[in-house]
Amino acid sequence: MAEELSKAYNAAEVENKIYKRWEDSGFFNPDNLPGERTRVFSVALPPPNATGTLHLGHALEYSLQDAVVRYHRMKGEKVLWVPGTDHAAIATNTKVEKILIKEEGKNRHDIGREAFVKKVEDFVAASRSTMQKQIRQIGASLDWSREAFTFDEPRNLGVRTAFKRMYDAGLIYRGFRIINWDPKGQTTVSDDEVQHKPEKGMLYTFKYSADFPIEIATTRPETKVGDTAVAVHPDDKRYQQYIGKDFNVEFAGKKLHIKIIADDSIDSEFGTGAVGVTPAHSIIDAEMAQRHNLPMVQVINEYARMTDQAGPLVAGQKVKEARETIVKWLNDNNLLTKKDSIDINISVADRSGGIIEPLPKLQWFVSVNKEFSIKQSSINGVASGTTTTLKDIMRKSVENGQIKIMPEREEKKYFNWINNLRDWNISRQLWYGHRVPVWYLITHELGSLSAQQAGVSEENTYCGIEAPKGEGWVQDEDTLDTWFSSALWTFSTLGWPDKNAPDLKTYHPTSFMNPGYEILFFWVARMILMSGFLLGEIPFKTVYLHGMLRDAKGHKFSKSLDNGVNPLDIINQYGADALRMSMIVGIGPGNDANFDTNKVKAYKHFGNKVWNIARFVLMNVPETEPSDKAEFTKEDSVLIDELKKFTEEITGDMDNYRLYLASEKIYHYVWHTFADKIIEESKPKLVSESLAVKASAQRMLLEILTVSLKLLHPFMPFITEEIYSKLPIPDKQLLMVEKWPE
RNA sequence: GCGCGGUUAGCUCAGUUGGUAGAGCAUCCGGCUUACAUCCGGAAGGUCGCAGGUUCGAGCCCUGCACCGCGCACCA
Repeated sequence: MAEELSKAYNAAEVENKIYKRWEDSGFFNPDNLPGERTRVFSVALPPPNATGTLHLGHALEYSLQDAVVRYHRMKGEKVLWVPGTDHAAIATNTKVEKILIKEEGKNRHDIGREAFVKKVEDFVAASRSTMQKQIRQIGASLDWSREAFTFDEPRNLGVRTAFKRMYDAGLIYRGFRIINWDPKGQTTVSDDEVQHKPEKGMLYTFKYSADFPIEIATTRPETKVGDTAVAVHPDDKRYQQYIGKDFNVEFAGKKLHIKIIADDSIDSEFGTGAVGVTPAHSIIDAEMAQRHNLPMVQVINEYARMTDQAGPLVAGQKVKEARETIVKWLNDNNLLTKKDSIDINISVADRSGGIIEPLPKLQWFVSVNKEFSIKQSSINGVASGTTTTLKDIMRKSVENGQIKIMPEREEKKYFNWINNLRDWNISRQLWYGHRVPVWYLITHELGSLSAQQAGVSEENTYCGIEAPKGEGWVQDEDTLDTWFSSALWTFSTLGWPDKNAPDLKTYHPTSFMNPGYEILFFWVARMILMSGFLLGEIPFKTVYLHGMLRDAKGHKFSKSLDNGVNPLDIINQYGADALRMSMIVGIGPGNDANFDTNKVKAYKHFGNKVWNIARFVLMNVPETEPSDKAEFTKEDSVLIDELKKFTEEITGDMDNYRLYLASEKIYHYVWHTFADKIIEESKPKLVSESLAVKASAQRMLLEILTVSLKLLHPFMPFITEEIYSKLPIPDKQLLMVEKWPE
């Protein structure tokens, strides 16, 4: 009889020991993998934000990726899975500032840039080490020797290099534009970081003054002190006579010069069919202003207060107060004709929750429509040496099937996003993040102005990987959108910008990418953009988008509901294998799922079942003399044939990333075929008088157990590795590098 | 407004190319049977949202509708 196993499986005892054995083996690093490995399989871990600890959503993501990675490693491929952490500029900046305000009653401006950044760095260091531990406990077979951080030196060099190349190609430019300003976070945010919240609003219909001929309607009367035109539809009969005319009016104590313009974008049906155009505080109006050459008057500042330009009645007031003031003024002057309750969406910054104010500002942008010549490209449909755009690269990479997005429905969202995409605002007024690698030569007194505000000329602007030589250069104050550095992740982790880096040559494009669908635009699209521009290739071949995890009742996990679950508590109670299975079985690609500990419990029981199957087999096979030479009886060889067929089916599922099906099938086979039928029916054989029957059964059981462990290993790596180590098989290696059965 | 997803057993969800409905949990009955009571044997439970259509045959394909959820756009 073989080595005796304890009666019940104890995950806690086994898991740490096994992970250490894996890590000590060096096999997480593809350079150390045994055998000849020609096919490459590489994956970049979506780096978790350095904002704290991991939650169950991460467990889901890592369970899935580890299963994929382990499968390919067992298939004999050269497998690299790169770990890392995201500095998550805006999220971390916001989080640490919140803590600062709570604990010390100060914001980042109170303690200054240097002190604040130091605080963030300390916070990040602590988060990172916590998360590394957590990831190990899930069993993720990551190559820790290649661990990266989106804000370490090599990645910073990558960011500077990328910026410089895009700047030189004219794809990054500085422009005075209407941007999304977050008064709470005191920074701009990109269009994708703005969320729309439905709210009840008021639509006010009024005239600027008694002598103005047209009534307009607005939900934001306070912005109307910044109007420079009234727009109507060119075909609107009511207003034909006014088109092209100018009017001087006095509105709420502010003198306005209003031009009547005709623009196709106006809906004659809405309100009065006439729109007051506020170029400084609406992106749409700004576009109209550009078409009609209208001046721009900024009446709201960065603190969401009215500027001096807003006129004496409201100057200095908060936006909300100003609205009341203006409405009262309209009432007092008999100019308000209608008040209608209406549904509106207010724009909110997704990190801080601040109400977005569109403001004109000098910011850095990535131009998505500008043509450039691509020197070298392996993207189908974008030939080397031709002219293309970033939008075109993003579109073609997916359109031609080089990148496959799963589930397929997400492709539609992707294309829709590209079609509506505007230039990407990449500069932030945050302090934690990659600094914009641009310097300005200041030749005059700055006074209270920053170099950026001073609006230095182009000749006095330098963009470079390193700071320029000489006196008087001041670096741009802004930091970059966190997604700018994340967008480089698949190759910045492989040695780029050194284009001869061995890892880059071997492992890029990567094979598989597994983020949540909520970052399709933020991240997936931007990676395709950057990889396309900087390397002329796709960043990954398959994107498998997973869904969100909610609590058992279907609610989002959130601080306010206090329904968070620490994955480590679950692991301590049920084991990592059980948690992993519960995260994979039955959750189709891109589908949200509810987390229920009952499901985890069920797979803990399954683990115990597997354990006892092994116990039974080991009790019944000879310890030293493996029966691998025994002839199978007819009956047993049928079972082996069925196993082979089953294996092929599983392999097919694995190759097509149907892990949610594969795992369930294996579960079913192991429990309800192997244990319930095969083992039960083997019992008489094992006590058979016929030595041939007995030997066949022994060999058959060992064979099925071995194959089952292999099939199950990607999903439940710990218990399978532990059992495998006890099997009486010659020339064993670690199960993680054993050959996938055929 | 445009688009997407969901609606299957009491609950949470699977169902890969159309072929007599599956899992876990919960329920009921009976069992310590050469591993496992974290278990075994058995049972009950479904007009697969509604209405049409295609087909020899539809949970799966087509049309329409309803409800729930999501993305994007508009929001003067």
